[in-house]
Formats: sequence, structure tokens, C-alpha cells
Amino acid sequence: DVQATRATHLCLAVGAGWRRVACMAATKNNIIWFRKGLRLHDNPALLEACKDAAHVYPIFILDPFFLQQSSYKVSVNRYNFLLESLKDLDASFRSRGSRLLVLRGKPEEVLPRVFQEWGVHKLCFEMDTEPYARTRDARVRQLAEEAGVEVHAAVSHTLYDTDMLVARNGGSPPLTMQAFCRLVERVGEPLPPAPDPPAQLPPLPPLPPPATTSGEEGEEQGRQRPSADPAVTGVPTWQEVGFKEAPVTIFRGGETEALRRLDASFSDPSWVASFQKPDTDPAAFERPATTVLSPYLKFGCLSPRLFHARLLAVYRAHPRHSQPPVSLRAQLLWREFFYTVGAHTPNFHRMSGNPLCKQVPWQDDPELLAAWREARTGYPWIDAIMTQLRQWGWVHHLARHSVACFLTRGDLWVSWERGMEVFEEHLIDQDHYLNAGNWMWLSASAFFNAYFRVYSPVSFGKKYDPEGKYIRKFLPVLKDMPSRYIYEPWTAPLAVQRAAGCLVGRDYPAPVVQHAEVSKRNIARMAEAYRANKSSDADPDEATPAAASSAAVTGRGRKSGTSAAATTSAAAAAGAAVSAPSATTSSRRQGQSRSSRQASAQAEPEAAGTSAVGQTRGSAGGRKRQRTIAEALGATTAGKAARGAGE
DNA sequence: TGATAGTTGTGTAC
DNA sequence: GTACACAACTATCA
Repeated sequence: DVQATRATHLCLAVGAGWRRVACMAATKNNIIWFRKGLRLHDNPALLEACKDAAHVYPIFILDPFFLQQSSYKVSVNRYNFLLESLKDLDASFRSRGSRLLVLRGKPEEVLPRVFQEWGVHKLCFEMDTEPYARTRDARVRQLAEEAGVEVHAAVSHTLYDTDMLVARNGGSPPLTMQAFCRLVERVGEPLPPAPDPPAQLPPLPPLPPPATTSGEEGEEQGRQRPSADPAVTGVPTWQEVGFKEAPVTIFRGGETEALRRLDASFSDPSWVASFQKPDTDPAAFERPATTVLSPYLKFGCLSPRLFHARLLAVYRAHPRHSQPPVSLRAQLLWREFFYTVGAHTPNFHRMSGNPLCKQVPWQDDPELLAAWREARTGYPWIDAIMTQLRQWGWVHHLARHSVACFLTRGDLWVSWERGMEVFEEHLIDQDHYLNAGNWMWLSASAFFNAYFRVYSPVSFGKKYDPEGKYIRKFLPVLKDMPSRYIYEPWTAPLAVQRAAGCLVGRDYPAPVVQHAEVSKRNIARMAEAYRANKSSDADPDEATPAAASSAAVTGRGRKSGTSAAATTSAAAAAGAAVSAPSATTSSRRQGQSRSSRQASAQAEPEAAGTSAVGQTRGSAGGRKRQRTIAEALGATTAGKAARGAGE
């Protein structure tokens, strides 16, 4: 396949040859179906659609799945980025004698209709390995076959065909970046970008004459317009799609902008050659410290192979360039790594049923999750990042690390799946496998396991930005707080808070947890979760806490050997623990079996630790618990902070 | 099976 | 600036 694709590239690369091929037998009506890959450059599916074509229908289908599913949310920022990308694509087609048709509906319903209406010979699209896309495309292939339509799918969203990479690795994906890089070395360089499409593309056929006049639009009531009618195939606005709030991100979608941004990044080749990701500044916002090409890669406005080819050209001129895993090229390889592992791991975007993912008894705490999501944790560094996420739909990689660690193993002990969902909604570069993979990484659930390396919500940002410029930008309520206090405003004397116009507890929240305490306790919880996973690996009959409890709900455990008895008793114990008063669970737990003890850890994790730390310290496990203790003892960390604020 | 190395932590002591 | 504790991890490969 790779060789065939390479041959196609070479053949099409010869301009005259291309024209001859196109003119020899231009009799077919083909579709190029855009989903991702919203570009003309390096688009082998488009070139394939143009072969032998009398007419090419460039289509995009607005799939209600991406708007209506309650489990899948998309912010107006990202949706509008998509619409801008479609507008740009349409403009590119128009300058080449065609235009983009934006169809509405489920692809499984829209495509069979147009196959028939347009007399389609061939359907071409870019391969997409995400779970939803795979199911959709399998169904579409079947429908195409029933309609006698040829299907051509091209690999161009990733540098390599990830199936090929896995095959070359002996049938399973490498699980470390180092092993992945060695594999890529063995396989060799990716294909060069496909040649640009010709200046004139096979046009759309002329529309049939309008129906006899009936009203201004010349269309009888109830009569279906042709699917290619320009009146019903334009790119909609975000209002037309149904969003109420206007997009606010500073980033514009589209291939034109992607290539402009790529050129801007490469305008300083020595910066490109010496790039080292861990050294970049997460607090830089006037000029972000990285390329911000991720949203363009996500939608395929930019080809990863073009980016890669440009990098190799710079590296040839700068022999002492940086190397994986920190180089700029390595950032493309990280993307490739997560695509490869993700596409070959069942339930990659979930904890339960995911063989790579540590089963950790995270705590379901809607209040703490909401505080994190809504940028009111009381930690300015965290809240500034979450604000930037909402406003720009993009934050620096290390800023993502900060908030992901804070939500999960660092502070709030909320499942990485909840964080992933919030990112999925707001990121304009949201990318299924990258998002899941990185959340597992940061929560020390897979790939990364140094769970005691915890980001401080105070020190980490301060290291880069001691004046707090980033915080002042995204949290204007703190703009006049002296630098000395801006990362910990609750420590500012009341007079200082007054002078800054920001009283903690009134104008800006007090911290929802005390980092020093909860991070220490959570490290112990992680140690316990790791032990539980290890023992369940050694003894597959014994369910891990989360596996046991999720198995009770889903009927599936992490291991196929999870015993029904353990599952049942675990579920029962989980239910009991939920309703038990927290003051009594500690003693009650001592009488439980191991598996039910683990299940109660899942239901009520603040009592889960078996270490001294876990059992004796409970003052900062979450908002609800803090309040309970505050009532009993009259002094909590949050309470102290609130009094510090003058309440 | 044992050695090795791993994109990106923090706080403290020296 | 450097070393160490934190608390002991794991995929890979020779």
C-alpha cells in the first residue's frame, strides 16, 4: 500500500502526466468527502477523486453527532474554527473552478441519497481511526458497496499508517516514546507530501433548471432541492448551527491561516532547530512559546507530512538540531505515538476496560469538579489557565499539565475522564487519542508513573512568571494584587487585598483545598492504588477497586478473570459505604473483606488510604468534607483562608 | 531475568 | 547550582 501510494505521488507529481491522466477518460462523477483533512495541500484523497473525473463533488457533511450527543460537547470556539476552515476550503475550491458543498445530516443517510442522485462512481476520503469515525466509515463502506460505489481511503492525517507501524512492531504498539522512536527509525521517513492539486479542478455539473415558479425561491412547497443546490449547501454561521454565545478565541481556522502560521514558525530556522519542548514557557501569551499549530493539525488544515518535510529541511541545514523526545519534530512523533497506541487499545479513552490504564479509585465530587472547570479553585495559576482554556480554546502544554495534575492525582482526586471531557469541550485542538493519552499520562494512569512528582499550583507558574502577568491577563480581578501575593492571594493582609480591590472570599474564591496537605495524602493514595493494581495483576481473580465497582455497573472488569462473587460483594459494599456516615466508616472498614474494602475506597476515597497519612488526615479531601469538619472543629484550611480575607 | 532509562516536580539542605 | 527525599515504577532489551 505504501509503495502504491508513493507511486501515485510520483506519477501525479509530474504536471504534464497529471493532465494527461485527467483528460484521458474524464467520464466519472466522484466525491471527495472532507471530514478532517480540511486542506488542498497534501491531499491524496482529493487527487484520487480527480482521477478520470468529469465532475468532482467536494462535500462536507455537518453531522449532528457532533452537536446533539450529550456525551460529546463542543464549544462554539472549536465549532466556529471548523466553520472558518470550511469557508477557507470553499474559497480555495472557488478559485479552482469549483466549490465546497456543505450537506446536513447523518453521513449514513446523506451519502446513499447523493450516490444515487449524482450517479457517483467513486467516494474518496481521508482515513480516520477514531472510534466514532471507524464505525461510521465501516457503515458508509457497506452502503457504498450496496450502491455500487467504489471507495478510496487515503492515509494523510498521520505521518504513517498506524496499522503498518503496529505490524512492523510485531502486532502490538510500542508503549514508550523511546521504543516508538526506534520503530520509526526502522521504518524510515514518512512519505513526502502529495503534490498540490491542479489550478483547475474538475467542476461540479451544471444544476438542473429550477422548478416552475412558485414563490420567490422558485421552488414548490415540499419539493426537495437538488442536493448540490448552492442555496442549501453554503457554510453556515455559528448562529445558524444553534450556538447562542459568540466565539471568542483569537485563533482563526483554515488552511490559509495554517500555512501562514507554519511559515511564521519557520521564519526563524534556528529557533526551529533548537526547539526543546520542556524549556518553553507556559505563561507566555503575548507570543506563545510554541507554534500553536495543533488546532490546524487536528482539523487537517495543516498536513503533518508537510510540517515534517519542512522540519527535515531545517535540520539538514542545522546539523546540531535538537532531538526526540523534546525536539519540534518529536512533537509530531508524540502525536503519532498516541494515535498508534490509541487506535490499537480497547477503550483507550476510558479507565474501565482499558488494559493500559491503572484502575484508580477516583472520587466523584461534582463541586470540586465544577470549581476546577469554572476557574474558581482559589489558585490563581490554575484558574487563569482554565480561563484561558475557555476563552482561547488553547493553552500551553505545560499549563495543561498543571491543571490536569491538580484535578487528578495532585489535589482534587477527580477522575482524569472528567478532565478529559472538559478539555474535549473547550480545546480547539481537541484530538481524541492525544487528549486521552495525555490525561492518562498526567494522572499517572498510564505511560507515566512517577506519581510523586506533583506540580505545585503555586510554585510551578511562579518559576516562569514571578510577576504574574499571565494571571493578571486572564484573571483581571487580580490585576492589582502585588506580585508577592498574586499566586497566593489568601496570604495577603486584608489591607493589601482592599488596596488591590480584591477581597479573597468575596471577589475571588478562597482555595478549595490546601495543596500541601492533599498532595501529600494523594501520593499515598496513588501508592495504594498502584499496589492494588499490582496485586490484581498477580491475581486476576481479585478485582482492583475501580475495576470491581465499574464491573458492577458495566458487566466488564479490567481482567476477563474478574470473579462474579468479588464483583457482587464489591458493589454491595460500595452501596453501603455511600450511605454510611463518614465518621463510622473507618472502623466499619476493618471488618470488610479485601475486595469490598477496595470497593468502599472507590465510593468514599477520603477513607481509602491504609497508610497513616490516609487514615489520620482528612481535613482537605474535598469541599463537602471540609465543611463537615469545619462545623465540628471550627477550623479548616478554607476557613482560615476565609478569615484571612476578613470574613 | 536483570539492568536500564524515562520530554517537562518540589522543597530543602548544602 | 547540585543533591536528595518523596516512595519505591515499568516497558524494553540484551
